[in-house]
Amino acid sequence: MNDSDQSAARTARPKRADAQRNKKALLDAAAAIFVTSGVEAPVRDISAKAGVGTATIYRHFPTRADLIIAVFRHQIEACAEAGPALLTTSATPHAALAQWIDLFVDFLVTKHGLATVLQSDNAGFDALHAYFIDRLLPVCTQLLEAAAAAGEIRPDIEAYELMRGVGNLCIGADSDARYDARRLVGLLIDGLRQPH
Amino acid sequence: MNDSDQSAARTARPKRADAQRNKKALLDAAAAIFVTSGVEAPVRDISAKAGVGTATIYRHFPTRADLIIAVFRHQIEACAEAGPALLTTSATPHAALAQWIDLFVDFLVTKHGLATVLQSDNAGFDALHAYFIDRLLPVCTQLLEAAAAAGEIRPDIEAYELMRGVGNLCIGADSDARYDARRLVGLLIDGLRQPH
DNA sequence: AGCTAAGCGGAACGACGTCCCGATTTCGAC
DNA sequence: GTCGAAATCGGGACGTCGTTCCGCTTAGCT
Repeated sequence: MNDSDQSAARTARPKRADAQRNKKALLDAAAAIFVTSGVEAPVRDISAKAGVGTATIYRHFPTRADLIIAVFRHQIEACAEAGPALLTTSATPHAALAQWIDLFVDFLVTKHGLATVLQSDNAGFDALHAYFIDRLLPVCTQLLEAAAAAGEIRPDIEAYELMRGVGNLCIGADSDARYDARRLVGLLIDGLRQPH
Repeated sequence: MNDSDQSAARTARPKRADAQRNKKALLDAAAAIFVTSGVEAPVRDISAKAGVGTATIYRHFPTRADLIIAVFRHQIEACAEAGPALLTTSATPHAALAQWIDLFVDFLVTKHGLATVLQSDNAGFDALHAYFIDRLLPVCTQLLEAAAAAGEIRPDIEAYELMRGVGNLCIGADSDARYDARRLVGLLIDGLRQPH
């Protein structure tokens, strides 16, 4: 409902009303199903809940990644925007980094199965991977560089590697009471500190 | 070839010769396929390579976990036995822990897809999870307790959580040149150090 | 050699992702 | 209002995979 329906309308004919309705129904259905059954729920479940045929889901969201991105876009954007903000409000860059990573972890662990799918080398999820990288990697890089410039952390760690590691640590964090991803991520961020 | 064929022979009739042959063929085929296609390779690929029917694989290995365990049992045992040994040969318990974790990581990252499947909450892999816990958790606990007793690390970390975290960090470590699981695991072990 | 049951192979089934195609609906033009 | 082209739809069809079933084969004992 943001770019494709408005900016595209200037160059091409707008989508038909029923198509827009179906797209929204699919987004709502997917959001609901994702909460109960995780992001890997069968396509048929989602299309059934939305009251449309299975092909309709592919028409609006060619890959499952597109659907997942559409459902979570707002939250990912919020996370991206929180990065620079934290840098100005926190006592030190390392504190800002830690808080931002916390936000990221919170997002991942509350979305059933999202962390799993994010690391999957399944080709169908390439777009999801790419979107996260596009949107969050620059933010993480900025925080990391600020902390490195302040001499708080060792400078030899790449943002990509850190984010991937954090994402990995979040896998299965729901569904296992004995495993607290937040604590391990905290350890990892601690380990980042410059030994001085 | 270890217990089920000998100790079981005392109480029950030994397996037929062709059954033993097929079991070995399946193990060899699985080992080969796991290297090329990962541990999640289709059942049919494995049975085809072994020259047997698909049902035969289920007869010998009721779940995929059983097959994976059988293929890697020797290496897992070796890893388990290395723990106490490292404790006596290393300078400090923390060094022993770090070296042992290194062995564990090496094992995981060189077995295509094993780390992924190890964390999967898929019911079919319960036995694999259980086997790792059974065999390696006590070893890790011993190392962790020795390091904690020496005051080298914070005492509030569970072996289960650590192993799970390390396993998670190893996911997808092959197939991504920009991601070095070893380095992140090293960071995590560093973060474990007691702040003194 | 003959018997018996352990063991076998591959067809069959269900779940799933994906694609195709005839039917339906929308909406601008008149 | 109504009409027709184009957009869109629905659900059935197909391929893949895990798993199970069942009639046949064969090892191993007598």
